[in-house]
Amino acid sequence: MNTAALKLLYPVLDQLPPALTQALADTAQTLSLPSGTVVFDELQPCRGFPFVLDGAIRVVKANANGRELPLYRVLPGESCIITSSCLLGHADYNARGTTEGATTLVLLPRDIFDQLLAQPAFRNFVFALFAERMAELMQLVEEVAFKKLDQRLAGLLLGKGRTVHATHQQLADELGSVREMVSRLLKGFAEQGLVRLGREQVEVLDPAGLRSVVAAS
Amino acid sequence: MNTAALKLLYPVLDQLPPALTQALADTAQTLSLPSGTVVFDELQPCRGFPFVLDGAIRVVKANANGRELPLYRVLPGESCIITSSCLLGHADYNARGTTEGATTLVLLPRDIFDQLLAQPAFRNFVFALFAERMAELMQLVEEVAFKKLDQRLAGLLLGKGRTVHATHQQLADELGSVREMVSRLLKGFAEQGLVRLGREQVEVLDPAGLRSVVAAS
DNA sequence: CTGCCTGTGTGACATAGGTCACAGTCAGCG
DNA sequence: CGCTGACTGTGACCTATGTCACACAGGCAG
Repeated sequence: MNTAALKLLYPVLDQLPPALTQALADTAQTLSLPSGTVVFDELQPCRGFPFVLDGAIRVVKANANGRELPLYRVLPGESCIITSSCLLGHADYNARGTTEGATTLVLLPRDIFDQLLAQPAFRNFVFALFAERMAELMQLVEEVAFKKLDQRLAGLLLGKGRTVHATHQQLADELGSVREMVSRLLKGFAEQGLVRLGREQVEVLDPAGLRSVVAAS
Repeated sequence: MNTAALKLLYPVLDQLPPALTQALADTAQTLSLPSGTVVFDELQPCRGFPFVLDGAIRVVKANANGRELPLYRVLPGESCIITSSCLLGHADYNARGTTEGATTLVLLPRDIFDQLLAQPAFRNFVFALFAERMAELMQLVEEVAFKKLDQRLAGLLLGKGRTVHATHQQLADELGSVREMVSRLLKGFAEQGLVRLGREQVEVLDPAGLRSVVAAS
């Protein structure tokens, strides 16, 4: 395997002893997956650690009825906290990961991952992102447990820039909710002058107003 | 400070170089706190890493209205994943920790924690518990996002043995809910013959039945 | 132009869960 | 014994959210 592209996105791999770099090149497999492929799923054993070269892995918690709650995304250069924790704890996956857009990833077998973890540089890389994602997960717990949907929707819009190009259905998916609710809430926002609505588009007119919606008790 | 008791509960500290053990003994402070003391809270900077010698730290997410959602407990010999992640990421706390019962803990200053992390043995200790707690947190996310209160209550009862000694209020607190709901649901369970109710006590009559409640879609 | 498909708007309704108010009940204590 | 305070039971009501059904609008293909 050619590790040049990999090392560009994951420079930490340049700090490894040559023997490990070689082992990595020998055993890691590169996968090119179409959008929507399930990379891992709940109750599956964890086969390896994914480096994302292109595209993204969308990690969600799914319930029986098919509704999904997005947890986070793994972008190129990042690491997957759930995979890390499963590999560390020798546990099965407890979430689902699917590709979002055509995605290229390098799958590092678990035994090589264990060896890499013995390297301080690699450990630091993994655990720095571990800490970062923890904060995001805590944020998510807070939102799901305490925030109303309008607050979460307002927050979502704020995180997407001036004009958001998405269908109501896509926004609902991001929130783990349904289209009708998003349509109604958006209409409410529009009536308050916070946004302007268009087909597959939401234009944020009053970011400060939206922020106050987010902050509302 | 006398580190004998500490090392009994945290044997990993015996595997450190003497210089670090000494630094730990010199700088760590032992705190004896009454029940209900706030050890850390949201938005506070993280001052150090707690080793729990006795009692427990109950870690919760709190919303503005005073309702709390329990995340996990730190028992003697364990580590606090949120503190770890805040120390690693140099971020502020995003949850609240309070003592549950009279609690003794040894607070390790953050710079010594950083030095300890350079030790493989200590890192392994921290990250092994890190991985374990992640699984619990994912479980929590699933419950809060998807499960109904009766399912969560049934699961809680199952996790507490044959007869549960607790007030409805205490059970409600564990679920982040309110007493009335717990009373009603318990009454429902009792009518189905799943439990027998008594003052400050719930006797589980039909664990299999409760499990099927948990599993219900 | 016609028909269709996707996205959106909307009303009626169901349900879960929280809030409020208050009535019983029980144990321990003066 | 009777009071008191903690615990429990219960009904009425409210709100947030989800479900179902269907109408409408606009763009694009045939």
